[in-house]
Amino acid sequence: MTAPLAERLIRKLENYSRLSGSEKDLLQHIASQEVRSFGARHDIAQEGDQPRSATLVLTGFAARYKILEDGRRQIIAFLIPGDLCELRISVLRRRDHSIAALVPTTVAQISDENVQRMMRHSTRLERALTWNALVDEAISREWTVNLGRRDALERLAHVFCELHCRLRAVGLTTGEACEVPLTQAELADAVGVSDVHLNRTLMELRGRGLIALQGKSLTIRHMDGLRDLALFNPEYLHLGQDGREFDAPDP
Amino acid sequence: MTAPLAERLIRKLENYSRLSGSEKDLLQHIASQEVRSFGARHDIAQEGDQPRSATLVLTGFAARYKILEDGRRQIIAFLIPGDLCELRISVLRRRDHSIAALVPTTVAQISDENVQRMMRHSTRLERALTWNALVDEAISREWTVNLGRRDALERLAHVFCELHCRLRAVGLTTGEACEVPLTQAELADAVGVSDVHLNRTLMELRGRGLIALQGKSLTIRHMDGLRDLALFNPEYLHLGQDGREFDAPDP
DNA sequence: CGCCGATTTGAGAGCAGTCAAACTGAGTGG
DNA sequence: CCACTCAGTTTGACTGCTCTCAAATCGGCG
Repeated sequence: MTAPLAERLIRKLENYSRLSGSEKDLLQHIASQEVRSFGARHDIAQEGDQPRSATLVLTGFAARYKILEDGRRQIIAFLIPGDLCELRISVLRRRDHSIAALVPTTVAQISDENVQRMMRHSTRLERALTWNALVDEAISREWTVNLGRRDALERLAHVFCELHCRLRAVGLTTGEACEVPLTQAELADAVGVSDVHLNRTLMELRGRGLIALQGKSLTIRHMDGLRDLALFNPEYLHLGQDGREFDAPDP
Repeated sequence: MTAPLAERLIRKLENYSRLSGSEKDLLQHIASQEVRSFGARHDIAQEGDQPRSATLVLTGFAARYKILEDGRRQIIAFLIPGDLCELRISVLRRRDHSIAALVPTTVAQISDENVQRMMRHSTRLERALTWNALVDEAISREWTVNLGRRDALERLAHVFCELHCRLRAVGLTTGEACEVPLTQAELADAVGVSDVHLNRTLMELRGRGLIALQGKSLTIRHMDGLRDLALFNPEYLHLGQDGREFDAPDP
């Protein structure tokens, strides 16, 4: 029996529609084919590389990022367990951005053939995987809004709201708490501010009693307040069972 | 004979690989099925709507945007003729953002069945359409970087570099000049600054002799200087014939 | 000519950046 | 067991980019 490597992915997809046993089995099987591990701060994929395959994050925490010529870095997305991305990237000749493991991270690399197998296994699975890709795009758009139209305090609050929602969707929260193994410098690169200012902003969120962040453990102390501050509207995460009409029948 | 409505799309896709006659015919046919016109400042699609179909911009200029509860607006992407987006959006129940025509704009709405027909017509066309979607995602990522890690002057320079490249890829430039029918307020919402500051930033670009923007006509006076200032690297647009090995044979 | 949206300019306030230094805590070696 | 190191966090002081509020100017159009 293979370990439940695809557990997080399955939990995530079931936020769209319930899957059948054979669909879950296929995901488990494919997730166990090519598993690779990366140490903290090591690149999982680099800008300029020839793209190979899709990537499924199994454990850990990673970030998509770009670096400007003069060294400024922007984190474009956080990748958490259950995130399955770049299903069709092999159409491109060169990657235009990098992915780094922020803590020790394991990923499953999925070949084009296995991507095809997933997409063709059933209409429901194809729809669920398409939903997954559309949500990633929606998250990217929301980050654009975040950086363009929110100030530092709102931006940081928004990132915490989003991470908590996404981690909950894959079963990685405990009530209002979750593990967010990011340094302040990494958060700063995600939120588009300097590390010094990020620290001050974090202190302000703490001072207002909205969050607690001790070590790597984030606790949201006052969810409504944090959401109001962030102008957070979770609709863009599409976690409302959009595909419920395609739910697999009870076994 | 149908009008060459899909001309811009075809030119764009041929930046990936040359298409065959039957592929172009199919695109022309599908682009002529459901053509709709929208006046300046009218929404083509609204947040909250149930998504219907894919959208191909035929003429005009549009923008994807989101508005925060308190009215702040962020433009997430510009849509220009030849842009084909949201191929699979009908998987979602509700739109998470809006699209507005910025000037009088015509679009072709493409049903799910016709999307399927395009994707199944040939491997080459499927790959070209996939490339098109991947480039849109890359643009979205670059905007995230733009807003997060460039200052106002660099951001505006970057937007102009990108627009010129994209317009050139669909045959809508004349040397270093192109039509950019945007108000300063719209540019401000794209670049994430206030309209007053956008004006000052624009004056600075003019003062440095990098661009001329009179009425709606943008001329890049000093491309190298503008690119250096913007830290613009066009790799993310993937205009380098990534799919040349799949080129259709000469007729 | 007068209107109105769009652009431009001015002035002052405030948010965020930079440079620097102090502090903390975990891990290392003497 | 303690000194030491090093990455990460915190704080201070000052600078500067960008915002807001306001008013003036421009340009197309009825």
